[in-house]
Amino acid sequence: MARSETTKKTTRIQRQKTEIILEAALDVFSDFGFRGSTIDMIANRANLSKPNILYYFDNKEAIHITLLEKLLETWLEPLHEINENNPPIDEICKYIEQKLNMARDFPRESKLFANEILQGAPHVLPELQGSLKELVSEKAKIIRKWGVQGKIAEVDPHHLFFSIWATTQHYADFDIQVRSVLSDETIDPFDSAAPFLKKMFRTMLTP
Amino acid sequence: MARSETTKKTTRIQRQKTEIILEAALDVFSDFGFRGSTIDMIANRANLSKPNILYYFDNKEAIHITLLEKLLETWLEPLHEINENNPPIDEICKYIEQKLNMARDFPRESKLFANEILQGAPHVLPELQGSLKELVSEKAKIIRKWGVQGKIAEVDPHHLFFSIWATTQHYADFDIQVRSVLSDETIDPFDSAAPFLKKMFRTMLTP
DNA sequence: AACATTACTGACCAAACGGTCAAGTTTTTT
DNA sequence: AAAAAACTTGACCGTTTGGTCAGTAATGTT
Repeated sequence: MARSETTKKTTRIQRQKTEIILEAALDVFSDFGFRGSTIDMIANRANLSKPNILYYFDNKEAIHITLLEKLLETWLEPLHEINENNPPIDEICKYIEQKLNMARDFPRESKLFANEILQGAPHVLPELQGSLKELVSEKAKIIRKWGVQGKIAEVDPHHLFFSIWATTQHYADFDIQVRSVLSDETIDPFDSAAPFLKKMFRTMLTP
Repeated sequence: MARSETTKKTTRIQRQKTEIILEAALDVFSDFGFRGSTIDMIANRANLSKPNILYYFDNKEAIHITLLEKLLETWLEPLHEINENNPPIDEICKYIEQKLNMARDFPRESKLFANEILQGAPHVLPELQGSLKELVSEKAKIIRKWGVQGKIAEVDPHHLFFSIWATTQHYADFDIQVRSVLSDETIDPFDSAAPFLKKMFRTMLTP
């Protein structure tokens, strides 16, 4: 067990160093994936020695899991906010905007997640089948109800979410491809992506 | 240099074995990523010894690059087929259907590609900036012209392609997440994805 | 059948990697 | 100021991994 977990109270240094380690690990993991990253790489990034890293975390996997758990919370936050009582299309567009902003502001988190899912979600499969599925199912009901009430066009709620996730995260995960294809044309892909996506989904959802 | 590359004529055995190796490597690479895969894993899958693998390929990277190059050709094929003279919306819907079918029938290839791009395209960056960019730019002109002529709604062609790629490949790359969220609801996600996506893009593109 | 070429493998090597530990340093507590 | 607790690290270990090589087996050629 990591030494820092044996004690009851977390010290100032513990909080600081774990934060530094997680920050460095996010850099490394998001760039090279779990297997492509080494504890030495994380140690170098964090300006700490390898044994020092392992003083705060049991092993490499523990760092990865800690990152994923923190990520999942913030990742699902915007979905929680969808409110049945607000104007439906505005509500969905707000969600799209939030997801796109997250892709822009937290690309490392997006890539970390994409890497994990691509490998078959070895560390977060239970969460996918549990809390994620439940939350999506709950929000799907709202979408379906809006459709029946004629407030939005009737669409399959699950595939609506999939397409929102796919299109927004694409700009973070496939960043290198997006920029290669656009290159000189645009300064920031996100600037032109926002109006495009909002228009696309608004058109589809308008009854 | 790999022994098989030194000779002028490729023998029957060379063709057979390289095919077996590439098939096994696709299995392994798409499941574990480049760094997560070992030559031994490929060898086991292929029922060959490790040195035998290295008799046909210089090293691990060479196998990976060979796979990516073969992949890129077939991956871009459907985009080539977009024809200015056919009915615009049908033409784009056909492209969407082809991409979705590829995600269903060749999920390993899709994952291999996703993995490569996520890591910053270390092996195919030149192709992205070269042939891909050029092809997309060419087809973007057609989309733009269709828009000006009023045959389809005016949309940013690049972001249209991005959203088509993102939504279709999502079902292969994020397969585990899609199935976790749907689970009991549907038998095959692809069956319900096809009409959803076609409707979404058709709605957006109808003038 | 003799020869040449191609195909294959067990044994091995060096480097990389995850992780440990005893011994030291720093910080906190009393 | 001294004792206790927390923190840090150089050196080290066992395993994994990419890759080599000398020698052997199989295949093709004459």
